[in-house]
Amino acid sequence: MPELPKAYEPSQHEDEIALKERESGLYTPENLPGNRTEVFSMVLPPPNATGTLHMGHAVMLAIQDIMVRFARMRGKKTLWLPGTDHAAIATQVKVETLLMKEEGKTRHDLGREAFLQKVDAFVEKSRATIQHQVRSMGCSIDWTREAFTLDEPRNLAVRTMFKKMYDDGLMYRGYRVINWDPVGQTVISNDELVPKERTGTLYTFKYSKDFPITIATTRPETKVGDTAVAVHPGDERYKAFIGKTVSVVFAGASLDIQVIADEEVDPAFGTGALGVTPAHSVIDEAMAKRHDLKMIQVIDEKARMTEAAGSTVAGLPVLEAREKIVTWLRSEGLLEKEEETTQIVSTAERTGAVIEPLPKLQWFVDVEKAFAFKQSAHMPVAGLQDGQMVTIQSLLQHAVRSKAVTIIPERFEKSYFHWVDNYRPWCVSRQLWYGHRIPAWYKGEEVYVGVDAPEGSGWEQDTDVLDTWFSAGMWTYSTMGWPKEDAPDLREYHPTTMLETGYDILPIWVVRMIFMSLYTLGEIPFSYVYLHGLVRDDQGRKMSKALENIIDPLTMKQKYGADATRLSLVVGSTPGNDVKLSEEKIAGYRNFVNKLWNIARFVFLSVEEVRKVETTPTPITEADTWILNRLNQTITSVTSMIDEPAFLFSQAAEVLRDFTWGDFADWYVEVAKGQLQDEVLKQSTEETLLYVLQNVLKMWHPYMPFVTTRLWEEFGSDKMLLIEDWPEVVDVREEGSFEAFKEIITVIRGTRATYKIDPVKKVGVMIIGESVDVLRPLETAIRQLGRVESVTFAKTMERPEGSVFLHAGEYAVYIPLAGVIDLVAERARLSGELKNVQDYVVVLEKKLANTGFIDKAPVEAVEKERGKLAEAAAKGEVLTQQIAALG
RNA sequence: GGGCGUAUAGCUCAGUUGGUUAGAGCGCCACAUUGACAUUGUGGAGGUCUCCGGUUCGAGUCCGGGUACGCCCACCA
Repeated sequence: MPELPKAYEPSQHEDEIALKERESGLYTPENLPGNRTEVFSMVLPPPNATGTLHMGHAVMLAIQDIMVRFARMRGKKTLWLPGTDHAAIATQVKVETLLMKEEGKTRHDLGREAFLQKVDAFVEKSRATIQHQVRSMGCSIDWTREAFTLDEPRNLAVRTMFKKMYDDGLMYRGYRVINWDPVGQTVISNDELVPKERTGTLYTFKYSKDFPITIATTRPETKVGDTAVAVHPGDERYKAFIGKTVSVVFAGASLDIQVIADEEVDPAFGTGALGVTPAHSVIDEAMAKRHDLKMIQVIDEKARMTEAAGSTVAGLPVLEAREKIVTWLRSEGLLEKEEETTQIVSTAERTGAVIEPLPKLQWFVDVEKAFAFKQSAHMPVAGLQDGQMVTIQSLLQHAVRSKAVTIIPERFEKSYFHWVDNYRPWCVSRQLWYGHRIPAWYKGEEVYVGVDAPEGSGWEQDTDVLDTWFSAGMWTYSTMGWPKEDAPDLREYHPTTMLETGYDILPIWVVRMIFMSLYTLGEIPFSYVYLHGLVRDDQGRKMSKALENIIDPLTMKQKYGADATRLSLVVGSTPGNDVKLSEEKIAGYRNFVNKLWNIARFVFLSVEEVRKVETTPTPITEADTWILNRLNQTITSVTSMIDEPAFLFSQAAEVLRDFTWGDFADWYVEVAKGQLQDEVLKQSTEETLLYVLQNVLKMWHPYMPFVTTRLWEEFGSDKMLLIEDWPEVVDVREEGSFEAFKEIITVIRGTRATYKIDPVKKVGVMIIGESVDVLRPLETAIRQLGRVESVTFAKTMERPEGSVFLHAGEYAVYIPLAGVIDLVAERARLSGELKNVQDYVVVLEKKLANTGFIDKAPVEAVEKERGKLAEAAAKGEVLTQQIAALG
């Protein structure tokens, strides 16, 4: 076997390891060895099929791969299912931009079919890129199940779903005010809006001279569509007019203005009266609905005034119409006031156009319509009865309130409820070409909704497509064979265990997945939602091309390795909080990867034969016992931290790093160098080194699959590390006293004498120095550590039983360690026992009674503790005799 | 305007249900280093835990309020 080089070079191993793992077929759960009954399943939030992977994806992939590899090693039937999202609007806009740049054409020049072919070609290329990138990060994901939100099986699922919702009355076609993008010529969902602040003018005026109420608006041009004036029911100023209808001619439009009373009106704002424009304001529309008002559309899809707007402004763009109306108001003497205000206008995320609220015939999902809940036979939801009347909204509330779905971190439950409690109808139709075409056909006034086109001629399919989140919302089960109710994957892997995603899409995506699964299958889509944060630069700014602060995961992988890149994204970050990333941070983890490499290298070079050690070695020395105990402690805490319901990936890695670097490398390996020289200790030391290393590699594997797998190869095992069993705590031994050795050695190091440890005899430590002058200060230092009974010097010592480190001609010191050992053990034991006042007093008492400890602690600290006790005693909270015992 | 979050060492952040003298990594300083690892080791300096009040024997942790910053939602017309 060729010797390992001094430094780990990721690029020389990563591709090969990734390939080997993938070709092993073990990413597919059915191929995993053993009889696995417990299932862990998770779908990959599908990246948009438009571009390349960024650090945000890398975080997601790293965390998810940790979960998956851990579950697999823990013996679970583990599925991680990949795919990509067609991202309807994002993709279409991107291809349109390219088309314009490269060929100078619009999509209309090509026509629907030809354009869609172009999009497909683009998406195909993009998907291949993403696939390659996901692989290169070391993701152990089941490619045999790869899905795409717009492929044939998903399209069937979408059509089926749409029809089901239509049949249940949850999907309806309605004439409602929506956000219209006059540039993109499409409806925009709330999620695609970008609010922008700008200054506008608030005009205060009357519709006509004899109209009794003055109103205010920033959009006078919409006032030609008004059908009412709303006032607060308690507003004394207007009480007399409520219920009256006044006919006016306003800028050439004949209006019948009804005065209505509505709680929503703020009497303190403006004039306390609101002109109601039902067709061009979502709020006014709701008000109009409550009061059964007429809706007059005065603005069209091109943001021009319609015929209904009256002769003065018909046909004008809205801004020109506004000026014209203001001029008219002035000339008529109706304008009372003009004031500058800052207002928030919604703009379209993709096109930047100012959104025009318009009434349009659209498809909506009704979130408040009651329907009979159909409970899953396979995985029923606790707290719900089969046939119980529910709404989408009530299901969403139930899922999280009942803890059927747990959101991590918990605080995001607040934003979840904030969202679902105010859930509004979801407009799902989009005037795009790219996406799932709405499975509705029209013939005159007739509407047909079905999975397939209706029989007969004359039917025309709806030209719109569905919001991309509609198909994304079905992702957990559309990928598992639904609508086939008995599809094997659906039965085996749904509900999934976990959904891991960014907190920014909790409302857009997670909420929809939850209700769609509950509605369709009668089961939750996942038990846990783990939300990671956004990746920002080292100054906390979003990464963007403009700022030139993008850190590309693939460049980092090439430079520092995939393992270091993964660690840098996981360690030091907590769920729901943003991650600040810098190249130095990644370089730091590269150092750690290399440290692990060298620890292994040392072990492999030191032992006679590199072999797997299956059973826990029998410890001989204090150091052996200590490191095995520390290993057991580490296994226990790392396991419980990674496992549900904790999911503390960062903390687990820190515990593991401290053990690997601080305990194993810095202490045990150092001691082992001595032990390996001793014939009696050689074998057990080798076994311990190998055993600890093996377990360390296993525990690091979910975090750093590449370097651990490469090192594991040195053991010559047929079994890949990927499917090795996760370490288990075998037995917990008697506490060792190695901590005491460490304390002493630390003091000795401070004096710059050379030292060696007697690893066998518990009686002491030998200090070997060149002269007694060097050793004298040591004696003092060591005595301060505890109740040291005696310190002995000798120029030449007779070799103590079991000792190996005496050198003739040198001086040595022996120190009985009993006192120090007791002290350390006591301190460790006590630290976890503080529960109430009494315990505290008992601890204090022991602490104070322990002279060694008192010697160590500063006088003030001891006095402080005594003071606290006295104070407590004064309040009668503690036993006076305990105080007395302290003197 | 409503909601949520964050504030701990020079920097990036941990700190589970309140509990011994508040931690880590990086950076800095000193020393060591032909040694598995100059991608190393040891030690050190550095914190009124944002501020004010409260509960408690005890608060970084719980409660109330203030300040600063960030995010989400919202067409006060």
